Amino acid sequence: MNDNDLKRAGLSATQPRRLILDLLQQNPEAHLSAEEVYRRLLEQGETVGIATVYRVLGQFEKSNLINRHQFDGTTSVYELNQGKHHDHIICNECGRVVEFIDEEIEQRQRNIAEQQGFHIDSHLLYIFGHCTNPNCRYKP
Amino acid sequence: MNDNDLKRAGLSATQPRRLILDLLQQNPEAHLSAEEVYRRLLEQGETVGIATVYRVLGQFEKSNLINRHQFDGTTSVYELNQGKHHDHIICNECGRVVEFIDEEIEQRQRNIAEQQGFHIDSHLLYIFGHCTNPNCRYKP
DNA sequence: TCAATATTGATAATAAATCCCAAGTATTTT
DNA sequence: AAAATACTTGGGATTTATTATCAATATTGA
Repeated sequence: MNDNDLKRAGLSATQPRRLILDLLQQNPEAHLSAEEVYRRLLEQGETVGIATVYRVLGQFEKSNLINRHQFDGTTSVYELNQGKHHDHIICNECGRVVEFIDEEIEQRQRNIAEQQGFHIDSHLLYIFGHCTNPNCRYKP
Repeated sequence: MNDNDLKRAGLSATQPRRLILDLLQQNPEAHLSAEEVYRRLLEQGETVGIATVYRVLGQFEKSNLINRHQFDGTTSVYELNQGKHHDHIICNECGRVVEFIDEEIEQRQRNIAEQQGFHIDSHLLYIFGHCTNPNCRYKP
């Protein structure tokens, strides 16, 4: 049960919050939009208002239970925060998302920011391309 | 006159396109939203419909005359494409944007993509932080 | 358990961007 | 250069993702 995760985040354990966190914990690799979360709950026979889905995802993001990304310019997707920061490679054709982290890139960023007189709050690195996955719709 | 730039991009030389390209060429360092472009043209006494501004910016982006960015998740901004790729550091407080490029980071990205079986189309790196600019609203 | 407080969910509102289409402008043809 | 054709514009309606409102409901601490 994930009530403890909610408590730790300073959130009371309500049904919608339980369901949404559960769904994300069950799919730790997934990057789901609010609509997708809504639909999946419906499929499970659980009804949570779409407004609540947005609200709860926002709360989870604020308490660092999950991370928000915007791979395309229009829709936010959310994934479970598993502690380890990482960046993303996204296939423009099949949508596959691969996570990676590169300490050298992280270090260079810190250097650059310092050089420019900035203190880093966060960063965001997406690499877009075509993957060679056999399931990929893209045929080279 | 920038009619030639338009021709080269395969776009006929209409008044709105001239005005918008002019504005961006006059401010090569600026990152303007569609609304801002619209407002600045109004200030110049030129009226271009907002729908046209969006349309033309889209066309310019497609023909690589300009680049589109989304520093916050909600609004796109555009800047003149001056050929040289670069990344951005954005101050969360005062909105200042500094451009940089780091060959080491570029190289690491290529390595990582190859390792993961991707062919890179593009990438996007934003560093968000606080700047130490005296004009910055952020007081450390 | 019960009252105080927080949360939910249906719906309305918002904001950015796109679509539609009649009227206007640019380009090509003659 | 005028006529014919093709493309572009602009105003408003529309879409899409998300947020705000608020009465009804659920949660929690005493």
